[in-house]
Amino acid sequence: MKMLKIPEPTVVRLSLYSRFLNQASSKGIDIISSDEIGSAVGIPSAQVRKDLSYFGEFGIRGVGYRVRELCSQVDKLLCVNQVWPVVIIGAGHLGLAMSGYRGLQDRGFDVIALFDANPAKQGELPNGLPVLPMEKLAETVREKDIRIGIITVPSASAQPVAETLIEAGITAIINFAPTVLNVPSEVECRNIDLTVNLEVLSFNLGMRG
Amino acid sequence: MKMLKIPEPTVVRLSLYSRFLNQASSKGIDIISSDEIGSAVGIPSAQVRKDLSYFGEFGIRGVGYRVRELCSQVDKLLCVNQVWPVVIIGAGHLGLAMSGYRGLQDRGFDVIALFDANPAKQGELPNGLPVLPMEKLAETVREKDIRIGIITVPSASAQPVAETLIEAGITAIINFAPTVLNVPSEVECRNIDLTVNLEVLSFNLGMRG
DNA sequence: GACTGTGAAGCCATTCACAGCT
DNA sequence: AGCTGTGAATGGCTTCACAGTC
Repeated sequence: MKMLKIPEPTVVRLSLYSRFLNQASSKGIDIISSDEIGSAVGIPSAQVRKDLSYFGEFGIRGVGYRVRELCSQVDKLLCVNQVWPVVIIGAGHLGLAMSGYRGLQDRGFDVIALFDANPAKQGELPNGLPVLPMEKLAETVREKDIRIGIITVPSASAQPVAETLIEAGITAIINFAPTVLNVPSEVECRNIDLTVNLEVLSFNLGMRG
Repeated sequence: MKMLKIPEPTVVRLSLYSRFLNQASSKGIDIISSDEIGSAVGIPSAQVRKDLSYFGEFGIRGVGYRVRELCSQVDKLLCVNQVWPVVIIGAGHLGLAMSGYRGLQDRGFDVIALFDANPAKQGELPNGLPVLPMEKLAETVREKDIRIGIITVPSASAQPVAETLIEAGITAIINFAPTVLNVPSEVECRNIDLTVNLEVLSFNLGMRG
């Protein structure tokens, strides 16, 4: 085991393993093999073992992995054994959808508040979450020590919003706007771009016939 | 130029180039260099040229690329110079957000209808789109020759919904549910998984301090 | 016999660097 | 001089295959 410089694809798969292991764990499964994990998430078993081997030896040769143990180890690696407060910028359809998404809470991401520049959107949501004006952002981020921001504003406002977030102290961004954001290298930004995904499908459909 | 077997990362970037080129084109820019394209989408210029070179020679040595021409070439490669009808399964927050998303229409993806198993959700949306019962799916897909489906149902229903879609004739799926879908190899499925993305951020935040 | 952990090999994408045009 | 197109070099992820352990 060598540690340091983990391939990003490995981290992505770790998240898939974690989800599956949590399910298996709550089903009461005790022992599981790399082969079972792999086929559950659609990945070869050698890859599963290699991924885990970056971080240590979690299994028992000839036997497999103890589910509860592996599960908590992987969760610790991903830092999802803690609560991460997040803010959502943009209280449109998408922002509201995200704020009501149970999967976030379940995985330890806690939406503290939404923010929207439009006063008409501000107030309190049915689920109790506040929608605040952008002016309150820096204060909230500081007080709750928030690192993660989710951008769901229209494309044209995404870059200025990102800058406001970074100014406020955010260092990790999920961007749903169909734009490549320009951020300093110490800020990590991941784009979730529906259009790009559709166009990859479109390309591949075109390749066939 | 060798054609055949295009790396997927290349296709993803093609979509970014296309978006940028369309913007540049409507700004009236005539000529652009691989360097300008690259810095706009955050990619080295050599990569831009290599990506394009898989498909032909679109530029003029010593000069650059003619924007309008390159734009239409790239759009043709991505097959976004045509209209793709799509269906959305799940009329929850996320499905509604998608159905109202202007970016789809702009890029030639035409939402024909939403589908939802819950009769209370069925009817007509404010924007005029119908929300139909699942039973109407196969008929709609056949009549409108639809290839692409977007799944926005909860995780537990995603697999059966995917099967229904495939049964109905869909061959390309965008899946927003946090599950790995089991689909035959001739069906292409792309997952858009917020949780995974957040957990990659969480992992990287943990690596720092 | 079954399954993990891991060097080594293989494969694929990115980057380099330069010849070829304008 | 400036910029594209591309073979060659590099780097990195995945797959293989087998020694090690239970």
